[in-house]
Amino acid sequence: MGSRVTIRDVAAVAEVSPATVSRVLNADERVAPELRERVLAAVERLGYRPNSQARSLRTQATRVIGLIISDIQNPFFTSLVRGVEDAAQASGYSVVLANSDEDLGKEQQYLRVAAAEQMAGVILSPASSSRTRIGELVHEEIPVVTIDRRIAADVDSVAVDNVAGARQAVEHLLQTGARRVGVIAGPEDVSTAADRLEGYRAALRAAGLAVDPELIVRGDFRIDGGHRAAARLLDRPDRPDALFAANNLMLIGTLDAMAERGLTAPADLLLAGFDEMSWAGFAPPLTLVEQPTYEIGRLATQMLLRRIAGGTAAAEHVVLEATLKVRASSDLVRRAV
Amino acid sequence: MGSRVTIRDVAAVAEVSPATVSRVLNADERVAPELRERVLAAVERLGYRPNSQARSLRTQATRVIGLIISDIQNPFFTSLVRGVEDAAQASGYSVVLANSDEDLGKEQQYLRVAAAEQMAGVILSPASSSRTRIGELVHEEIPVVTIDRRIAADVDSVAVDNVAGARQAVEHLLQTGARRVGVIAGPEDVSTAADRLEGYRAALRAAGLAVDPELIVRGDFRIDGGHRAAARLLDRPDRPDALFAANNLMLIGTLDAMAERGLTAPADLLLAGFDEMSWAGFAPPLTLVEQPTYEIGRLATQMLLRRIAGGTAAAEHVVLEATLKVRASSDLVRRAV
DNA sequence: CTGAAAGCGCTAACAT
DNA sequence: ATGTTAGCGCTTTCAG
Repeated sequence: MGSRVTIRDVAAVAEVSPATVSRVLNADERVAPELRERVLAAVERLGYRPNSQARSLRTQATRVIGLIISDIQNPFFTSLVRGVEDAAQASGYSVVLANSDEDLGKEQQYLRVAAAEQMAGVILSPASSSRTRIGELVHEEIPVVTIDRRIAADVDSVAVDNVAGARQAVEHLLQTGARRVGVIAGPEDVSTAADRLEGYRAALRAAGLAVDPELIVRGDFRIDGGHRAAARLLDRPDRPDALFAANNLMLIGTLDAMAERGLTAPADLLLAGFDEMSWAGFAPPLTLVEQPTYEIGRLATQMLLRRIAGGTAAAEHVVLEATLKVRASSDLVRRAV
Repeated sequence: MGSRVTIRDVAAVAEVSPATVSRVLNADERVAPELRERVLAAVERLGYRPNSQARSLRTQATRVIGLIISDIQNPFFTSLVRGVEDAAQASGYSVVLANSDEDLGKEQQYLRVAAAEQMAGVILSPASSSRTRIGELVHEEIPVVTIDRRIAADVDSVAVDNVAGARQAVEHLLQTGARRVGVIAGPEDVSTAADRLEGYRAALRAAGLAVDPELIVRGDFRIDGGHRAAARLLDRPDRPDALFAANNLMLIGTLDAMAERGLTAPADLLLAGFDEMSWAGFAPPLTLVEQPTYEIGRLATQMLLRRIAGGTAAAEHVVLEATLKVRASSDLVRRAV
């Protein structure tokens, strides 16, 4: 098993030394055009493919970056993946993907794999802001960039302004007439969840409204959790007149819970969510805080590549803008038309 | 950058030879308990981690399997991933995931990466049954198992009986009273698409009905394509009284197109699809042909591991059962309740 | 500009 | 049972 034809075989056929073959393959300028020709021809003829293990062993550097995302089932992340892949590929890196499934144990295991495989760098959407451990990578001096979420450690990050995004959404609900806005918040130890909840609170405060803890219910950023959380809010005697779901999957769960109860937006209550959801096109047009997912992936990759290249500046935190897109689910006027 | 502490360092601290350290690490029995202790202690103390590149280079074998799926955005595949990961992990292999996005070029590139990285094996959901090329892997003697779809080449595969599944669904629609069943079929060069279309035809024939080519429209297994295809069928003067969507995402597109036209199932037409869709819970309960996705992944991995271990029997084709789950979208009786 | 030689970290013959 | 040695395939000094 394995790459039977080696650099020596190529060298033999081209009648040069292995060193020369290596130089040609690595775009080393100082090699006579004629030899280069011969080498290239031999490579072609033999179907030679460099053995990346050997190369990595020798150069002490792989050209693989690990991308560990917290929920592969969430389209938000899958869109991000493309940004990462494109940017990585443009620089000759390949990407390996892993799914931690919001599970700290799995996450730990993949981080260990990344360390063992000596990956060039890791882009991570951490399962927990306080309990994710990147010690193994730090130990191996493998740079890390977190995306979407931040962690306590001192590493680069790329994310949107979740506080502002959520605040915009809730302010919009209030302006449209809502008085009692319920929020389906995310897990306590995920930074985006905390930030979006903070934005919710800020909007209420700015409007001079009290924050009613009864209207804050936590989900798990998944459909089921969103469903349960929404159900609790919807079954209250004093039902909220608007709901803000802190991510896309929980918004699905919310729609689900509403459907069960024969409720629709905006007729029965106003509805807003976070993250793009074009894949649920058959749902009512939804008011959403949208993120530049592709861009997040692209930027994170560029930052990572800079670190890999040796950048040693202090940790950088890129914050992009999230934009509110008002649609029918929260728009009484548009609905009236 | 890199694992600074090597097997030599451990050997030095434990006062043994590198070979002994290697033996301990590889669970070689014949090493004195006392030395084993010393080695383990040294490993612990130094925080030693084996360099997998060096090991692979030496043993000419990696413990990584590549999983190339054709659409990471499709939950059908993401569920499969777990089956693969669990089975692989149980045997000490790690999985790297890649998304070909139904794009032959990307697929080719990932197959090349798998070959270059000397992966132990590859599980592939091919983008095309006729144009996917696994030559590079064959050349490196890297075993391949296809999942969900088959290819022309002589390789192991795991899939469900798509013909029977589709046939069941369409027969059910006919039994429920449909006379004109439209089908949103998949891409021409994907085996599942061909099989499901074949099942559709078989059901019509069995019922003594003619196959009307006007009622067969091809999509691309994606939401948009399903939407367009469904729109064409729905806008016909003689609108079908039932629709069968050949996969989950196209069923979403179909629901979307129906919603635009104010149509609902089963009131305006009967509806059935393929693949699980619990993530779209807020949609009407959908009649679906469901697949044992986790099991597909698990079995494919076991077959692959057997090949990796040196199995050289003829290509094996495992066919699992797909089961029809009748729900409200096609059930006039249940709806009447 | 090219080649010879050393060595990345590990394991597997081969010796002892 | 343990150590010595060679070498996986590649790149990179160092000579020439």
